[in-house]
Amino acid sequence: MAEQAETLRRTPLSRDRVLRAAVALADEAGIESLSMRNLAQDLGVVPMALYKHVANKDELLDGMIDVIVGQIDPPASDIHWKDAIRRRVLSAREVLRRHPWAPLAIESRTMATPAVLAYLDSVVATFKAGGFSANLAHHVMHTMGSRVLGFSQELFDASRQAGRSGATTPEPPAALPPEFAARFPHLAEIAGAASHDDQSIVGEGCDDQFEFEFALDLLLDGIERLHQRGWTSPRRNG
Amino acid sequence: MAEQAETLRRTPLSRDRVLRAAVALADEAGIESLSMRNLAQDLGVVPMALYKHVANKDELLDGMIDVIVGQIDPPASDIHWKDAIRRRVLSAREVLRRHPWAPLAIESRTMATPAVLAYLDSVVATFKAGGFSANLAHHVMHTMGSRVLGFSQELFDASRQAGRSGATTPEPPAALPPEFAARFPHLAEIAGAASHDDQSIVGEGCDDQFEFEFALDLLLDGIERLHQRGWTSPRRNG
DNA sequence: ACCTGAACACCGTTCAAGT
DNA sequence: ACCTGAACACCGTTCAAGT
Repeated sequence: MAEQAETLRRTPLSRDRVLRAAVALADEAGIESLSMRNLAQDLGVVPMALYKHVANKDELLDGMIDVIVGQIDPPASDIHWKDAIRRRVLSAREVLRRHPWAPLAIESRTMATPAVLAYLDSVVATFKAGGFSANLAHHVMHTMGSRVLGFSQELFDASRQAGRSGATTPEPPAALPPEFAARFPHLAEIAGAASHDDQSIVGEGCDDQFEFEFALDLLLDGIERLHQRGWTSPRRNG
Repeated sequence: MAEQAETLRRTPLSRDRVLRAAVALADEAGIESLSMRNLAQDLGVVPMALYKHVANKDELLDGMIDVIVGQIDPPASDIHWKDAIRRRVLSAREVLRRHPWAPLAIESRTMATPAVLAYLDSVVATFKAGGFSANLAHHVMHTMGSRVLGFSQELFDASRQAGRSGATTPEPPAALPPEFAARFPHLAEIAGAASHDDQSIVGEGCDDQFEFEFALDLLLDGIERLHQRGWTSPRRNG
């Protein structure tokens, strides 16, 4: 560990090394631990040295996102658009699962990094190759939203808290306290009424992957129906 | 203005005044300007005085979210579940539109504030009243995700940038630079191919409201179809 | 010309001293 | 007992002094 750090210290700094070290730091210690100062220390370098490879912290975050989005599988060709999109999105999801801080980082950026644009462009290309009009493809991209990048913001997300700190054992959420059931009876009722691993008996967590695919397929089915119907949005004001 | 500040200074501090002042500060100056120190100054109070009404900044943010979610219309009764959900979500969207910082704040919290839970509980109640099984209601709530609160993370969101700073004129995004069209031809193609206000001739923005309702209706239609079909998720391991 | 220590202008929060 | 100024441990980034 210290030896590795020593080796790294001798390697000359580069934008790529800075970005990869930043991703590693965020993965291991959580995004809230990613400061220019901490990152510099990890690299065995004085904080100001980073500013030669990265204009400021915002650009650092953009670069980190590009590193991650670049890991998503390239599009499969010669298969039906629906399956191609599905695989691509699930590949993106796998990548993002290794970087739990990424969704929030992506959402907080104003979005324009080249790697993200290239990815989105290729997704649009898949729709177009499947015979979609530009108009429908436009609305469909909006509809997919962040789901096209393999994540969606869950409202009751226990995993995010785990992903923040070291994230050793993804311990199942504690059983619902009785006061919860009293105040929010409908939430309590549906809490356990789902497909899930039944390893834990009482406070079972949700199967995130199942929920994601459920929603993804619901969207893709709806999109397919509109496509077959030749749907087009009304043009406003001519 | 200074007079109003003077009046406020005499009013004794309360948790409610702190929260409302925080929301106002975030609305006017952007969430990045919301610091305990700035908030205290707005209230004509020493920073440490806030800590009697709010344990720390995280609790302040939770409280701000509760203030906002509390403004969403109560559920309509005696109408079809689909219309009831639709109206509720669009009401939430209207509320959030007045507080552009809220979506990101909501997503960054670990989520458990009472007002949000109460809202979600009442949404579930609407589904149940419409005849949904607990199982389907569970998956449907996951599928709606943050959209149930009236927002969804757009990947190419020009409005967020405007909402950050003072947000005077929501100026339309600049026309696509020619290099953009060359590098991302498919994105360029769909950029203008949508329903939108055609006030601007070249760089037209998207109609956020249309895109939101498009996606919402796509989801609700899919959900209705599953409901009518009596769909239930397979139970794993019995 | 390059590198970097010190400094600046901020944070959230603790703590002890003042009333 | 309450209130609050000063202080602590951080930030990102500027800038000027050192090589």
